[in-house]
Amino acid sequence: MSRRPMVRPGGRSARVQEAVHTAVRELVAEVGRDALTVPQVATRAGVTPSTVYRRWGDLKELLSDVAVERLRPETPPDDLGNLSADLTAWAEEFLDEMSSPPGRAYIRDALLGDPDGGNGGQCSAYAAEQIDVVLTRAAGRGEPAPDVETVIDRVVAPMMYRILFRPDGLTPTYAHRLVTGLLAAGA
Amino acid sequence: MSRRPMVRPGGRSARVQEAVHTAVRELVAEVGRDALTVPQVATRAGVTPSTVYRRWGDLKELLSDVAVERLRPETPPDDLGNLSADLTAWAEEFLDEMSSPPGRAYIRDALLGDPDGGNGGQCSAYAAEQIDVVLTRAAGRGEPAPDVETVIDRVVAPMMYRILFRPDGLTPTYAHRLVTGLLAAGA
DNA sequence: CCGCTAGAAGCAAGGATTTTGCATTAAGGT
DNA sequence: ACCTTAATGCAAAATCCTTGCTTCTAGCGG
Repeated sequence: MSRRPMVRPGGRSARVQEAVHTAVRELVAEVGRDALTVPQVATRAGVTPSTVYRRWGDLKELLSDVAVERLRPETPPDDLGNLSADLTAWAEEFLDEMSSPPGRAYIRDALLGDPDGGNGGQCSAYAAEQIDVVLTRAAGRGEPAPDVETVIDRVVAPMMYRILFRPDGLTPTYAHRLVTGLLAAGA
Repeated sequence: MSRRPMVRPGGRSARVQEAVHTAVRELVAEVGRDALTVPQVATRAGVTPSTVYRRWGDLKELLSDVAVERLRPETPPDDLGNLSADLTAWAEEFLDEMSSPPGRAYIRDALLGDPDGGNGGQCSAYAAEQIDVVLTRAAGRGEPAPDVETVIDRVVAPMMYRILFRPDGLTPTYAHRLVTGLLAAGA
């Protein structure tokens, strides 16, 4: 009954993963995602193409990996003193980042190369985590607050739906209106 | 000063498009989407691969085309006598179809091979059209009814978000709850 | 500290896919 | 009926993907 050396996150494998991810980001910026190929990435990363194919299986799975990493929030949401302001600010920033051309590209990539649905779930978990911070903070202040699932249904889902299906005409006002509509309903 | 014969929707082109679409549907059913290749489709359709590459550019764009066609509603929503019943029935059927494995595959295909966002917009337009029928009918009965955009935000978007990002645990009850929550808010 | 084991990467050949230039066909307009 | 031109067929060339085998190295036990 051995430990479980099934994976080797440290050492050479880690260096290769890092090099490949960096190569993807650089090349996407240089030649654009449509012109991106696996051999190109491999060469830039100083690796053979077969290594990339064996570890990621596919260009779209590799892009999905990179996309999920870039969609991870860097900082916790700002504390502006009350729930309405916190949620509005978070929603506006979320919409701004996600509706931009690179943001939409990352979302699509994350969904695209996603055999088991794990990457899409990860993106949703990131948003849920940020929202949970905001709501927990509000509860600590004694403010009435909806639960995370409700915020996802009422704020995140509408924004994401429009980003994916109707990318035109998205403004910060829309995010603000969603939050207002939710909180006005008597949380 | 010629008209503008920039496109030729009739005649041979139409036959080729039909043959290729049919070939895609048949082969997806036979060998599965992951094993699908452009040369395979071309052979089945009685066409050369270069024709497919020139017209669609890519396997995922072709799949996107086919997916949008299959996502078009076949019949108008049922008339059950009142808005709540109509909307609930429509939402439950929508969720059932879209959250099934083939439904999810079509949605993903439609979104992912979509350079200009036209196909995603088409899917959204289909849903909006169906909802409009339901709401117009309700207005004809004198019932108070929300507008289409509100139904999309409150019912369609949450379902679609969960289908794409969290495919587990979707039940007809969820669709029903969304509709109830919307109509209870005083339309 | 030293060897052992197995997962991960390199290499290269083979096969499949994608691209591209040129010839041919057939819509659609005059 | 003819002309123009988009669309297709054909085939060669380039590129990409797969795969069997070898080599390297991280992690582990002695």
